[in-house]
Parts: sequence; structure tokens; C-alpha cells
Amino acid sequence: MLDTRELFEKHTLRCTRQRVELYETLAACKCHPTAEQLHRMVAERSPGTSLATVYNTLEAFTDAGLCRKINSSGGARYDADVSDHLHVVTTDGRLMDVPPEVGDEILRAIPRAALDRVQERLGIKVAHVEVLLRTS
Amino acid sequence: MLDTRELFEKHTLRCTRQRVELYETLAACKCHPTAEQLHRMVAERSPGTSLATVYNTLEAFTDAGLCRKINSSGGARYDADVSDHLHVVTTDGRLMDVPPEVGDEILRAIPRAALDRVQERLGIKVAHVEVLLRTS
DNA sequence: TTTCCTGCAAAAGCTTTGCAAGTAC
DNA sequence: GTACTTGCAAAGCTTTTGCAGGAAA
Repeated sequence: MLDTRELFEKHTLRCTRQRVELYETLAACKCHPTAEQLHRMVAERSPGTSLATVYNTLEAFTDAGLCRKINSSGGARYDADVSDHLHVVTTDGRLMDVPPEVGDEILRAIPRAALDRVQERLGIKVAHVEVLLRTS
Repeated sequence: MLDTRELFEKHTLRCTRQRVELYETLAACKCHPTAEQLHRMVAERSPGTSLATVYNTLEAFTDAGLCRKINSSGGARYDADVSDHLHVVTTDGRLMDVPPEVGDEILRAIPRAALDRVQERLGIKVAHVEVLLRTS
């Protein structure tokens, strides 16, 4: 298990107090927080961390592949779990993970051959499949 | 094939010039436009339609199930095609449909039983499965 | 010592809202 | 006639940016 500093080194991200705090807060959180929520959470332990830094840092993390940005109405949400997994959005705006045992079954069912055909037909390279279940 | 007025009646939406124009513009468009883009397109034929009305109307359409809202960075996009189909987002921000022949194969592969298990485990009712392919 | 990061405040999007006038039913 | 819709402008969000000082490598 890499510690946070090593993780940053591996991705050539400078290791600052704010980044460590932010990453560990996000990683410890199962709730897919918004930037605003993360800012509040981090502010408790690390007063003075600015919201601009939270946004900049989350972008750096996302670009580096250390977290995932999930677009949703009312502000993007972030997830430090970058493994393939599914999300559920409820009508009242909650966002949660699909339990991995069930999610994996769905992901494994997606035929590789079909994805290959999409790539060929559209002339693109599919890097990631995102699945969102919506409640009514 | 229902005409636009009948479609609105079926969904108890009042039939106004702006709504008809907007719906037909969106339906004729394969490009998943933003509210801003739709506003520009509509403004050519129907000068004076306000951006606020575009937003309000798109929300009414979405609530009624006449179109779908796709959250993405840089503003939501709208799609009058409400049938089950997949989207691709490229890194440069383009959003397009996966060709239906291939998309259907992927959707059909999703095991009903797994979705049932998600519902049971999370105590929710899954109304819609949204699949987004991302390029790297 | 160089380069990048941070905080602050201001600006820049995107989206919603209040209200008066207008329109569908 | 009643209830809903529209346009306008203003306000409310979320997110980005410029810049000066500070910290990492």
C-alpha cells in the first residue's frame, strides 16, 4: 500500500500539505463529495485552505488519474476510487456506489467485441466505460 | 407519428410557439446541443425567444420525458432521442451517439437479474441505465 | 534557485428567479 | 377568466483566473 507522498511522486505531483489533506479526506470519504463539501471537510483540519486550491487540486488529481470527476446537476462530484464501478443517482440527487459484487457482474457482461466495434466505427479509443443507474 | 402539438397534449404541456420551435429544433439536431446553442439555433427562426425560456422549457421537456438532459463539463446537453442508447464523450468535449446496432448489443448484455439485485440491495427502483464511453 | 502551488479576490460561465405583460385553454 | 408561459434583468450558483507571496524539489 502506497502512502500519499509516494502516490504523488509516482504521478509527478508536488507534495503539499493541502494536497495530502485533500487526497486523504477524499479517499476516506464514501460519499462522492462536491468541491464545496470537500472544502468544508478539509477546512476543519486544515484551516485556510482556499476553495480555489480545492478546485485546482481536484483537477490535477483527475488529470493524473488519482480521482474521478462525476458530472451531475448541482456541481461535479469526486471519487477517489478509480477502479471500475457503477454509480446510482437518485431523483433527490444522492449519488452512491453500486455494490461491487453486483457492479462487476454488469461490467463483465459488456462484450469486448462490441466495444471494439464502437472504436472502429467511430474512429476513437474507448478508455473507460461509465455506467449510471437512475431512479425514477 | 405524432405531430408536436399532439405530443405536447399527451404530456399536458401547453403548446406555445417557442416550445414547438424549440422541440422541433432539438429533435432535428443530432448534435446534443447545450441550452446556449439551442438558443442560438432557435433565435434564427424565432427572434426574441429568451434564454430563460429555453432553460425553463428544456426543464419542462425533461420532466415530461420528452428529452434527456446529459450532464457534462461545460454545461448540460440535451437530446430529444429518449430511447435507450449509449453516448461517447471525447477528451476534447464532443458528445456523440454510439451507433444503435452496437449500442443495443451492449444494453442487451446487461443482465436483468443483476439490476434486480441492485434494486433489492439498495432499496431503490432503477428506471434507466445510462452508459457513457470515454476516450482517453 | 527555479518552478510550481497557494490564497485572495475578482471575473467568468451556467442556470434560476421575480415580476409584469401576454397567451393557451 | 384563470392559470400558465414569456421576456427581461437581476441574482445565484459553480468554476476559473490573475497575481503576489510562499513552498517544494
